[in-house]
Amino acid sequence: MESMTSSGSEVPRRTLRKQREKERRINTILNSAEELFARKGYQQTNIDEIADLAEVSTGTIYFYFKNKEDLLIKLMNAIGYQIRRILGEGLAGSDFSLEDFCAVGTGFIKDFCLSYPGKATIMFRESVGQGDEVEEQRKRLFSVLTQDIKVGLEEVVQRRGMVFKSAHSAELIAALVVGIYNQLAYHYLIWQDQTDIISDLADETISFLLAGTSSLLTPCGDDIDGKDD
Amino acid sequence: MESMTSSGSEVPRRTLRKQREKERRINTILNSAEELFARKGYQQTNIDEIADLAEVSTGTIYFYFKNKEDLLIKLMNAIGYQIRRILGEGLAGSDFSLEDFCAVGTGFIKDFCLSYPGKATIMFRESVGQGDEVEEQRKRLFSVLTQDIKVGLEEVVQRRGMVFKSAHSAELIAALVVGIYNQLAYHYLIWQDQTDIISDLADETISFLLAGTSSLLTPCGDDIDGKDD
Amino acid sequence: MESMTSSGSEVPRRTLRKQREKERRINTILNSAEELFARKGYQQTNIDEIADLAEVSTGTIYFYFKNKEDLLIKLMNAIGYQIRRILGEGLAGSDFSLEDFCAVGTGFIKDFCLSYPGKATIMFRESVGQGDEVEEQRKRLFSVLTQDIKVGLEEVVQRRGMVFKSAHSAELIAALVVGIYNQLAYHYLIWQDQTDIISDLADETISFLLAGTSSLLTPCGDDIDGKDD
Amino acid sequence: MESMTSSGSEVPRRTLRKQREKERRINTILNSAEELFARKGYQQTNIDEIADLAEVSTGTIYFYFKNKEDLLIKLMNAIGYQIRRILGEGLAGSDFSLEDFCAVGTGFIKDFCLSYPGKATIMFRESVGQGDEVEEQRKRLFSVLTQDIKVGLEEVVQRRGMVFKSAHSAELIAALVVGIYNQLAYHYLIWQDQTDIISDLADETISFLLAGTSSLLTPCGDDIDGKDD
DNA sequence: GATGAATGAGAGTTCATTCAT
DNA sequence: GATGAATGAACTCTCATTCAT
Repeated sequence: MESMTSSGSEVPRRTLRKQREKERRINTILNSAEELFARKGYQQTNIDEIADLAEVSTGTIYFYFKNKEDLLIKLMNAIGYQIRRILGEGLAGSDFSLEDFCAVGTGFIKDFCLSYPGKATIMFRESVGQGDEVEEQRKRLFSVLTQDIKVGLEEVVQRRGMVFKSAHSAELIAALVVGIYNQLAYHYLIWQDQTDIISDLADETISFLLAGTSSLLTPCGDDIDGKDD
Repeated sequence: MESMTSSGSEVPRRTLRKQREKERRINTILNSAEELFARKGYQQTNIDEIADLAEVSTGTIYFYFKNKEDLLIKLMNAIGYQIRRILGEGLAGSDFSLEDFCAVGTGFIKDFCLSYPGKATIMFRESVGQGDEVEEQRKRLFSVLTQDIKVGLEEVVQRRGMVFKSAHSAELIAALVVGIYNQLAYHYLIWQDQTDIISDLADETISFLLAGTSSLLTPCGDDIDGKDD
Repeated sequence: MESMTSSGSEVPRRTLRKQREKERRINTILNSAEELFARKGYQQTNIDEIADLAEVSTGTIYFYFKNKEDLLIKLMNAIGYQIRRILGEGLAGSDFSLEDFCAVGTGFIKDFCLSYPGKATIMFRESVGQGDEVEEQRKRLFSVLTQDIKVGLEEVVQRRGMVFKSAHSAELIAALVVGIYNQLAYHYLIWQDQTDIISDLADETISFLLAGTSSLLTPCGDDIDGKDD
Repeated sequence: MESMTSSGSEVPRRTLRKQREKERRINTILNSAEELFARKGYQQTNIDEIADLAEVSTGTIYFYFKNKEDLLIKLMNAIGYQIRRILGEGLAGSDFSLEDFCAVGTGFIKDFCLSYPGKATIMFRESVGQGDEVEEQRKRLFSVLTQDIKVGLEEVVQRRGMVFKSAHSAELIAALVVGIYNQLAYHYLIWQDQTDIISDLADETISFLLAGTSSLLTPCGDDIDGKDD
């Protein structure tokens, strides 16, 4: 029933195919960079190696990316976006309980760290200590993640008729959550390759998180009429 | 008969002075490196700049240190040692309660992060992503810290007649503690310069930690009279 | 029988239009190159920029021009031709007096340098020091100009019944004239933008030239039986 | 009788020798650059070639010179200085007559162009069209030369009790003189290798110059006894 | 022990040119 | 004819490291 074949359409099929080819190429390059950055480190990887692996010339890389740093930043952005999506999906089916909220971390471990260890390595190791612009972007991405968590947490807390211990608590918890999962990935995946026990650890981590978070909440401020939810 | 001999002592005064001079020089170099690594980043700092700041020649740096990486590693070692000392001192006056144990983190924030922000920057940012040997050393240092915490925690838990939820719990908690303080330093000191609210955050963090840790403990299986706490 | 044939004429209208289109395109490209070469310098201008300004693709440039150097050379040729034309026109109304001959320089200043400062910049600055082929062409163009002047001068001298001091005088004067106007353009237009006083300078320059040239002439060749030399 | 051997002198002999070695090395590099720039052109010469010819490493060149441009600029400065010195010496023995003044150009031809054709090539060809900073320096050097000539000319004119036709005349003449000798070098040495006839040409050029300059002077208003010339 | 000039391999980046579409 | 993505050789410059003095 769709009449979107071609006749009169502004974008002819050929242009579309070119567009797709272009994106495929960009992805090939990004994938090659990702693999090498994760395996050898950002500094130790040079442009020629990326080009070789992607089976393009160095010039082509510079046609699509401003410079080596840009390659890392684009990679970080894509990874940051992916993490947010995973967290969002995890939160989608939640019932806004604190338990469900904390359980979202499992998705991060399973659907991100274990599924894409290279991306985790880039996000948590290779993008650290690489100069101002990269650090700036890292800060931005982590701020967004922290903010996401903070906002989600605030919604849960509000719905459940609870209140934070102090004005900073929500952000602090969000930051700590980020730190906890960062460390989990770094310690158990990047440093030690203990993928087997990660699932158990994830469960205990959730328990830890839940209790820790609860300790910074009080049942309610003026809770008598706070019977919302 | 020589006037300048040092009366039978094995180490003559002259040698001692030389020894002191040597250490002073090494420290000057390390301090210069620390300042520049923290301010400009490890990669962005070159040996000549360190030599200039330390008022020595490049050759002198290579007389005392194997290479640039060695400079960073020595710095990391000193910092790691200092952190361990601070934690040890914090634990020294403790009564082996979980509260006191968790409270040790305050010392880390006040006596380390706030007192030596440059060292914190090197430990938590500049030593990340700098190649295999540095990473290896970083892993070793963090493992030691994690182990310290784990051992301390196990002692507290045992003394208090409690038991961990699983075989991995102690290490997991230790790792999370490291992640939590790492993040606290990174988020609130390196990224944002919120030194003013850090103390409040430290208190809430302890509360978070305490609750989180407790959640992975059970009062003990056979310990009937372990009714403390 | 074909409807679109063009009544016996060898060149059909369609071909003519195509021809015109082609020339228009070539001119657009040359104009863009001229502007950028004059503004940013030959080396600092790259093909993509020229293509952008001309609103064509890089490929199109290479369809019409052999390479970047060819672009500069074609530009130089056009400019050289234009200068010759201006000088020729200036000489056309002359009465073959030395005064009139020297006055031709005014046209060069007004109708060339002031009217097309970009072209002057390319001829006197951007085409210098750009490699063998360009230099070769520059030499050829300047030789032609010098020759033009020499020939013109010889005609004037002969008609007026004078004779040059030496066999090299004519060429020397021609070369100096070229150098003088080159410098006038460089000093007063390219380096300093003193377009306002140029006209006064042009007059004085003519006076200078006239006297200088005269000093290398003797009143007559065959007069006393030519015992000069 | 000089007691400047060493005792107590702040600069020991060793430092002095090092200083000399350093300057020798700088000169070796500059000479190599000069030769290659003149022979192959500035753009066509790469740093490695200069290093090879100077028998040093590329790094050494960058130890003494900021970059390739700096090499050219330092060369231009040295050449500019040399030209000024030659002109100054030529003027030293002059009796402030216009004839003597114009005759100074002979020194430029013989003691500079013919003695150092490579330097002439750099000054008059290779330093043209090489980007903003080089052009800026070129302008500065030529301005100084022009100014020198202008000042000298003004002194001669004043002493001889003459006056310029207009306010711009002195500068104009100076500029034209520069243009004339520039062209002489370019036309007869760089383009054609007519070193044999240069001397004759130099004489005629002086005659040309003298007449041209005189044409822009008037015997002076109030100068009644200024009956010279 | 200290110096700092010299090294040179190596890296990122540019850009004129080509050619399949 | 026109396009513009792809090429890859070539270049400048950096900087950790060495070593003769």
